[in-house]
Amino acid sequence: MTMSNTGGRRKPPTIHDVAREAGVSRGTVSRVLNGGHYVSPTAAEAVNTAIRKTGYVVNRHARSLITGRSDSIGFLLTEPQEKLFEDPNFNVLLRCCTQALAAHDIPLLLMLAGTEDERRRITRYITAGHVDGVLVVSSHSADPVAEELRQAGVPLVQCGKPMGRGSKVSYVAADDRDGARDMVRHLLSLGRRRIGVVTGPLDSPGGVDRLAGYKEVLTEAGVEIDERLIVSGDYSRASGEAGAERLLAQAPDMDAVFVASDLMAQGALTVLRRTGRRVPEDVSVGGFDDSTAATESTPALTTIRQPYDRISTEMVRVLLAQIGGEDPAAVILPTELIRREST
Amino acid sequence: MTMSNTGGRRKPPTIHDVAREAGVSRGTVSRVLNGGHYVSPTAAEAVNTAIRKTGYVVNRHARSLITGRSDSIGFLLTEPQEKLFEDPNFNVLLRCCTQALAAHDIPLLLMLAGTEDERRRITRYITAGHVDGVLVVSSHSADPVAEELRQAGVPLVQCGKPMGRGSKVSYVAADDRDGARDMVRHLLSLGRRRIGVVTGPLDSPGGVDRLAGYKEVLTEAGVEIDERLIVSGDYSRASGEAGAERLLAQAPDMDAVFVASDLMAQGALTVLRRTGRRVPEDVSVGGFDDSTAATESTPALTTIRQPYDRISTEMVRVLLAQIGGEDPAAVILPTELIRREST
DNA sequence: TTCTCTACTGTGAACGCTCACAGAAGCACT
DNA sequence: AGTGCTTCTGTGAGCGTTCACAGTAGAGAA
Repeated sequence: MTMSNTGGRRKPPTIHDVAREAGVSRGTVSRVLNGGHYVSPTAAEAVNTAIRKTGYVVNRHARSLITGRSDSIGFLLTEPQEKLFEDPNFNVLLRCCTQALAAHDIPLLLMLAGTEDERRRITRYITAGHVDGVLVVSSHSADPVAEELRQAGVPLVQCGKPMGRGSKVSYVAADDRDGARDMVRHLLSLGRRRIGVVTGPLDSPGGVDRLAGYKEVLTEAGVEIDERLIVSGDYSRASGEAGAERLLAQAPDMDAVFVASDLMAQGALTVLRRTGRRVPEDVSVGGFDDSTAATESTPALTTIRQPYDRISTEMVRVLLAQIGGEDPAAVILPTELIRREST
Repeated sequence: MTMSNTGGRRKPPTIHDVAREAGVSRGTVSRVLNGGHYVSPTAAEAVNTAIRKTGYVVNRHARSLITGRSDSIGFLLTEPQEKLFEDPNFNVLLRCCTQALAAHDIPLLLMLAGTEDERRRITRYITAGHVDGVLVVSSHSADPVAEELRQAGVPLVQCGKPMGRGSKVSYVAADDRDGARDMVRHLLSLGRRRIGVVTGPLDSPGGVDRLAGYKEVLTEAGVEIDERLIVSGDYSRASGEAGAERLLAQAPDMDAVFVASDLMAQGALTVLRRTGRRVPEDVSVGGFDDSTAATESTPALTTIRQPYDRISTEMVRVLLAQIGGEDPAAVILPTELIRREST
């Protein structure tokens, strides 16, 4: 490193400089760089030391111009912006995806499509080929942006099961139904029989599946399904409060409640405390996600862990595979019951 | 739009196609695109309709190759990853910066430099010129990565006042000292005299300034500074709990506490509740940040609002100016006292 | 008319890289 | 010695854009 830094940025070395330094041609350097075969060990050695000596880093723009790939991918959030604030899950997902991509030396472009304007601009940007693929996060899983991108042939993978029946779109999701089953079984094992549920949005497969798991286990156990014990929310804290209030009004004898997200469960806890119920003595509360909200609430939430780290790495894996020409794939990952103080 | 989408991606139109369609030359199209002068109204008109007709979007790689700019900027987080989780402020900052940049049609690359390895890779990436500038977020404000980038001549702007004395680095920060003064004045106005403080890290200007504001107002008011009422934390919830415990041990007669972050204040609230103090009757609690933590805690926190939206837009503005050749600049933004239930 | 100036337009070169192809060198087998 | 194969290397072309420069047309002044 003999670069005299005068404050301004110097012109970085090119593949030409490396070639000259190593006493080979551009072609050979390029082959070494791209892991191509047909390079003699001595040449490779010379090139590598030349790279180290010159501090060469490939100019991605020049490469992209010819390959047509951008070697970057987008992380697209199609929610209105507040989601990013409130939902701790997005953070984890974003972090894990960034890291998973970093391992492939691929930068992540953050794209927020809250307004209609932003949606248009981003769609344009993506379909122009400025990213090779897109990781899509949205809870209304019949997302119009995602659908448009898919039709334009942009490789993408969704987080969570999408709505469409047979549409060939990749996704990675936790096993919602099985997670719900585990939780309700757990509540039953504590001797609870009047088990309420605050579902997620029922226009999304996640919400539907968690409710299905709930009903399934109760039916198996011979406990009658009581519609007064079922209300639905939208995963937000506020809707958790509202849900709990409705449940208590409709079924004051409720002795447990399965809340389909930790955030909603937090809201429910607030309401239960306010109305004088002790948790877990009077009412057991089970959440879903195992987000930071679960450990921060008092009492700490028993919940179903969604493996966001694995979800992220799988999303990245599936996306890269699809960019590489493979077919769309669906991945369902197992969940885990985490016992804490609220049950 | 007469593109027949067969699922695969078609070759996008180039500037050439637009030129042909409009009956002009590449040069003219380029001039229209880049807002250059010396274009006749009729030509500009023809080019614009041709762009609309062909659905042309500029190929940023080709442009970057020749201009040397990448027209993208990095958002660099030099904290270990957990920060991203816990601190609600990062979310707001990230969101606002993304949007501020989107307004300039500049994509944001998210860069997490938690480990030494990541740090090296990212430094390499940035100094290679793959981004035009960097928005840096870190609370240990004598950041080695930022310093290295600065020396390499990479335009960057830090969030928060940096440590170094006279180093010419851009930054945008809230007026920490003034915010602290407002809060302590507020506590005094409530009749409190035994006012404790849980500071931020004292190796960062933010932490130092907030403590300075605290001392200043007390001295002005003729209240003696009692070292037993001063403990320091690191902005995390856990350190807020620890801090509150130490304060109560050292000064059981404390009747108010200024906690230098909302997250720490949340921790402090937990401890106060546990030890039987009523908030705000027995002890008034003031936070700092006005993050989501402030409204979520019970009771809701009186706090000092940091204008993160303005901080973000200013960071972007200063960075773009610097990329445009202007000198580094420092911006200090005013804070605001937000009264809630905890005082 | 001729000259100059302004307003505009077209063209070749270049940015740094990869890709396809051609060629060289070494080896084995006729 | 010739042929064919494998392994390796160098070279020209071209990706889509911008930039500098040259050139044209028209208006106004001499």
